[in-house]
This record gives sequence, C-alpha cells and structure tokens, in this order.
Amino acid sequence: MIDIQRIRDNSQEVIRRYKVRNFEAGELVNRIKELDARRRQYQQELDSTLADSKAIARRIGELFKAGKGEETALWKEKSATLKQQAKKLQDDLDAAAGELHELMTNLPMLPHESVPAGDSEADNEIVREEGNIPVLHENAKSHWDLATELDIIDFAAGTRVTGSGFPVYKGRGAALQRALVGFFLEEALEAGYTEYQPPLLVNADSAYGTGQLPDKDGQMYHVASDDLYLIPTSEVPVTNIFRDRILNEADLPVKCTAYSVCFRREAGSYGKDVRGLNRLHQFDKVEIVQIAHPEKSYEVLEEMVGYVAVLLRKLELPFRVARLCGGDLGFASALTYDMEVFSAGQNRWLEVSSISNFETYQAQRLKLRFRPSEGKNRLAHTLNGSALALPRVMAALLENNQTPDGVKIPRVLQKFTGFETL
RNA sequence: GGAGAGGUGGCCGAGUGGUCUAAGGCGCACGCCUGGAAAGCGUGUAUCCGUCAAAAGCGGAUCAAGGGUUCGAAUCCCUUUCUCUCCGCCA
Repeated sequence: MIDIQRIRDNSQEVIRRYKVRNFEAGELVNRIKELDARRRQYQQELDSTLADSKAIARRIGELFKAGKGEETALWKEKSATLKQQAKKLQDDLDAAAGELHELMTNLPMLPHESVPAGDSEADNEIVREEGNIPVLHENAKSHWDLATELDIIDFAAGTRVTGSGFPVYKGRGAALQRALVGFFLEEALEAGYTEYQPPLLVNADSAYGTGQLPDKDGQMYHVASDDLYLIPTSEVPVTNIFRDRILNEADLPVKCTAYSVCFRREAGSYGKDVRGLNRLHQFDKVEIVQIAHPEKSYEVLEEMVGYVAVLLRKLELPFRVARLCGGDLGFASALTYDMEVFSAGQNRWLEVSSISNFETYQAQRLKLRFRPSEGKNRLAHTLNGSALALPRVMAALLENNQTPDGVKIPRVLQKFTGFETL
C-alpha cells in the first residue's frame, strides 16, 4: 500500500508515475482524495462528540459524590443523545475508512524513476550480461532428458505420488540439491545475513502483510481446514517476523536469509515453460530479505544484485540482469531486477532470481517501522531476492556442463557434493 | 481432543464500576552528586488518528480481539483468539 500522504501532497504526480505501469489511476485517486477528506471530517465530529460525552460522565460522577444523585437525570438524558450521535458517526467513519482502505489496496506500488515504460517482458532493460555462452557437443540434451538418463530426477514418480510439477530427486540429484542449499547458505552467512528456518504455513494476516493477499490469491495453496496458506516463498514468513515491530535505527539494515521449500499453484501454465524443472509446484529456494532505511534502500538493492551476481559467477553460469519495465513489474514492487541464466540445452534464458525493493508497500501493511534519532517513527523499506531458486540453477548446470564424459560439477559445489561429475 | 488458570506499558507487576489522566518496581535516557565510577537523588520514558505549514499544545482511540450492559468499564456479561498447567495422543 502506498502512503496516502503522497496522494494528498501531489496527486497529479502520482497519477503520472502510474502511467509507466500502464495504470490509469486518475479516477481511483480522485475517489481516494474524496474519501480521505470525508474520513477526516467524521473523525473530527466523532472526537468532539466523545469529548462532550466524557465531560458529562465526569460531571455525573461528581454529582453522585456530592450526594446530589437526583440532579443527574437531565445529564443522563443528554448523554444518551450524544451516545446515539457518536454511534452513527462511528459507523460513518468506519464505512468511509473501510472503503478508503479497500481502494488503497487496489493501488500498486509507485514505480521508481528508473523503471522503463513498456508492456511486457520484451520491454525489460538488460543492464548487464556476463559469462560465456557454452558451445555444446553434438548430442547435447535438455536437462529433463539428461536427468532421466542419469537417474537423478524421477519426474514420472513425482507425478504418480502427487501430480505434475512435483519431481522426485534421487541419489546424486538429491545430493546436488542439498549441495546447492549448503553453498547458498554458507555464502549468505559470510555476507552477513542471519539464517532463519521459518514456518512453511502462514496465516492470512501474514499473506496480506507481504502482499500475497488479496493481490495474488490463487497463487498459493490453501489448507481450508485450518485456513492456512503454504508459502510461495520464505519472503512471506521471514518478512512477517517483523510485522508490527518498531526497530531501532541503528539496527538497520536487518539482513535475513532462509532456506525453504516453496509451493506455487501456477494455475494456467503450460507448454515448454513447464517442461522438466522450468516451472514447478514445489521447489527449493534460499531467499535473502533486508529491512532497510528509506534513504539507503536503493543502495541495498544494488548490493543484493551484486551479491547474487557473485553466486552466479562462482557457479560459472552465464547470466544477465534485467530491469523490469512498468508492464512487467510486480504489484508491490517499486523496482525489480531479474537475474537470468543461460541454459544451453534449451537455448534460452531462465529466471533464477528476482530482486525487488518494495519501499513502504509491505511495511505499510506490516506496520514495520523504525525509530529515527529525531522526529516521528517512520516506515522502513523492505527488499528481497532469491539467492537462489534451485530448479533452474540445476537445469542450467546440467545443460551447460554436459560433456560426452558426464556432467561436470562446479568447483565451489564439490566440497558439498563429494563428487566432481554426474 | 478433555479439564482448569490466565492475557495490563520495553519487561515484571498492582488494579474487581467514578481523581485509571494505569500504582510500584526493573530497564533505558538525561541531569545533579563524584577525581572517575557505583550508589543515591531528580526528571523523562508507548502506539495510532485528528487539529496545525511544522513543532508544542489540544481532542480522540488503544489494558489480547470483537460485541454488549452502564451516565461512566482494565474492572461486569457474551463471542473469538492466544498462552500456561494437568490428562490424552504423538515424531
């Protein structure tokens, strides 16, 4: 949710900025301004009514104490009238505030100045590209063929046990997964992140806090009997650890990392995008989350992109960094960089990380603030990114490192796997 | 799952219808005292909304959450929720 102050201060600027997202906010913003004014009007009237009412109650108390109980009848009557008025004002206030909140929920985050205009993925701005595209031997295969041949992933078994999109990792495939998790966590700890093991099920408040609800309802698996959601990313539980908290300015930035399994319904996906490991209902991911000072959050974002780039370099994977255009930008994000690795067997780029600055979007919902050295408490900025999502990294490793003699394991992973080739 | 007891400020804890405008303590901050420190003494120490250009000030809300009784609720009633203890089940 954006800060309503920005609409009060300069609604025209807000409307203009939303155009980068191809979002016509004019009508919505005007209704919000109107409701905001009405809400404040009701608030004032209610406050003064309640003030009167309290004064009368105090007066009655004094009369009783002075033994003049018979003089209170008139005041009681007056108080009853005020109470009725207050009730109505409270209802009006609640209605206005409720509707206002509802409309505010429909506003995406304001995009950062650097976000390019555009409609789709095709308009994203490639800001960096690194590494060499591997030249594969003649019989090079896709990772799904390779993995099946090497007997390290059993897609068919997963389908039998659960359904499509739930692969079974086996033997050295399972070991490689574990190695990647170990490597990612070790790197994160070295970079100063604190490791968390969060719950994999969250309540609706948490899902709302990070913006999964109501915006992305339907992406998450819902456990109806207990009204809980399977997490689509550990961003949700980790960020919600800080819901309703007021941090000390000196504690910023807070740096968290977590390994977790992630669950996504991915309703409506089909075709080559979902072959093999390209898109799954269940996958493993190491996530990094930072809670940053508003004036430092874009430095933090760049730092996080730099951090993920180091991981990819160490894994010897060719990658590129894209700044998402307005049309591709997530609802809650002000600026997002996607990190994509080139996967030679499929001859395409695969997104392995998405790093975003949500500014105050989540913080507003989470009531996540910090105490500055001077002045009033302020909303913090939240950021997160994958570091990294495993399946596509594994896909690229398999495809790019295949040789007639087997698949080579990158040097940095060998101490975790205990083997050098597959 | 069954039975019982509870939820009060950063923390502990008092408070069973009207100076609760929440006692007292701890912690923290500042000041006095001191050669320096401790102790001691003093002062301050929640969040949100509104008013204001802003701050101060002022008004309102908040004692788990929601509803009710009452002129008046932390206090009484109802619902929900969470925690603890015992029993049951259990990796």
